[in-house]
Parts: sequence; C-alpha cells; structure tokens
Amino acid sequence: MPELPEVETIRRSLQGVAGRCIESIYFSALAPVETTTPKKIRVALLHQMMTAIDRHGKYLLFRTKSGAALVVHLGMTGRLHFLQQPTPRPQHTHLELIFTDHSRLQFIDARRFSTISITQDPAYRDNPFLKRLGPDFINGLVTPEAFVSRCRQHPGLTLKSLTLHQGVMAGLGNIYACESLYRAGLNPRRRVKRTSSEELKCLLAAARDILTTGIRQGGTTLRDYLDGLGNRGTMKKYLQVYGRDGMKTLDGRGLVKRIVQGQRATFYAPEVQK
DNA sequence: GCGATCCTGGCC
DNA sequence: GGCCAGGATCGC
Repeated sequence: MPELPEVETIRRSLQGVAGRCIESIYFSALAPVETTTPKKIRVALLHQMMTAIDRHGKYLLFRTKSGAALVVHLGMTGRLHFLQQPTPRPQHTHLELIFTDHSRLQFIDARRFSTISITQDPAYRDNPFLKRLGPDFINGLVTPEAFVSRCRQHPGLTLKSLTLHQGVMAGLGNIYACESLYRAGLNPRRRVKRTSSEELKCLLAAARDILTTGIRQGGTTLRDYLDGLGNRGTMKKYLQVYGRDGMKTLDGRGLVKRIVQGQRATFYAPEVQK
C-alpha cells in the first residue's frame, strides 16, 4: 500500500535511473496500461534518455529528454526494482525498461490495481489521472487558508473520506489518513461541515508532520512494501493507531477501535478523537 | 455521497 | 474454502 512516504522513498531510491537511455521495453500481456497502449508508450519512450523522476501524490513520473513522462501508480501491491544487470523477471512483471548499459527497471504487480500511463504535457491536461489530483501534501504550495477552502467544497464528506480524496489533496492513503486524524484529535466520522477552520488547519499540519516522519523513516513496511533497491521502511514502529484494534495507542492515551467506513478499515481512538 | 467493483496472495 | 487487504473509478 504505497502512500506518499513510500512513493517518495521509492523515488529517491531510483535516482540512478536518471541519465540512462532506454534501449528496449518489455510488456506483459496483462500490463495495467490505462488510457493508452503499449505501442504508444514504446513510441514515447524508446531510445529516450531519462532525465528525472518526479512524484505527485502517489504517482511517479519518469521524465525523458523529449518532454514525455511515464506515469506509474503502484496501487496496492505494485513494486519497482532497479537492477544493475539482467535478472529473471519475477512473476507478475508487467513492464521492464532495459537501458543501454544493461541496467533495468522492473515493474511488478500481482493484483494489477496499479496503472501505467503517459503524459506529454507539463500541466498534466492530457493525463486523466494526474489532471484530477489536488496539490501534493508535501510539495504542494497550499496555505492553510487555501486548504480550508478546498475542504469546504465537500461539506458532506466525513473527515476520513476527505483525507483520502486525492482531488482535495494528494498523497494520503489509509495508514497515514488514520494517523493524521489521530494526531489532529479529530474523529474520522465527523463531517467537514461540522469541523471548524482551525481544526482543518490542524489536520493539514498533522498530515504534513506524519508524512514527513514517514519519509524520514523510509515508509511503512507492513508486509509487502520495499523501495526500488529492496530496502524496508521503519515507520511501523511510530504508528499510533493503524493495525492496533483492541490495543492501546502507541502513546497510551486511548484504546484503538476498528470501524469500517466505505468498505475500508478505519482505526481510531474514540477517547482522544472528538 | 455511497457502494460495488476490479484483482490475487496470504492466512485462518 | 473463504475472507481480507484497499486505491480509484463508475453508476446510482
């Protein structure tokens, strides 16, 4: 479940891709290529040099010298492997970029909840995924006041749905959403319209704080997640509520309860979050 | 705004 | 054998 800190950690682990030239591209028959085709991706990327890897929310953008970018969302179980030499493709490898120096980038996803697409437009208007995204939680230039007004456009949403809504702000997934609401002392069932502007600003600050800690810890490895070089993340030991149903919060201030909101588990501490 | 849906490995 | 994980979309 790569969220912003995991995707950012992967991005940093893949810096070595920059400067390499794509010699060939492998696609599996089941590659989760969305809104485009393997052929179009080949045309856009083949023989191009990678110049930079950027991130917006949970999306990675592999930019090439021509101005095109490969856009990757890892879904639940997507992984990227950057390898210095030819290596057998693991099961469920859906895309492999092979560079002229024989290093390669493998994209693996058993469940195919991930998406691969392309963009040629710096403003993302040509990409149906990217054009819907709100500002990035960490890199986005959003004042607390601007954040509040974005929230106010969705008065009926619960705070849990709000935090997961990538069109409001991009980057939070289930783990960091639960942790942010705990940090802000806000009940995930509250509606935006019943939440003061001060409380919403507190939520923004909490999310930024948790996400920054997540990046510093290299992400949260619960089961699957590894960065592009195979390293685990160490954020799990800082989680206050996620996965702690029936236990005390890490800081001991409350008892964690698990509820389901929109078919998704929410962990929170009713005594602490009002 | 909500709920169904996609998908498969891991675990009971 | 059946349930669970859940990001994002789509239809209601």
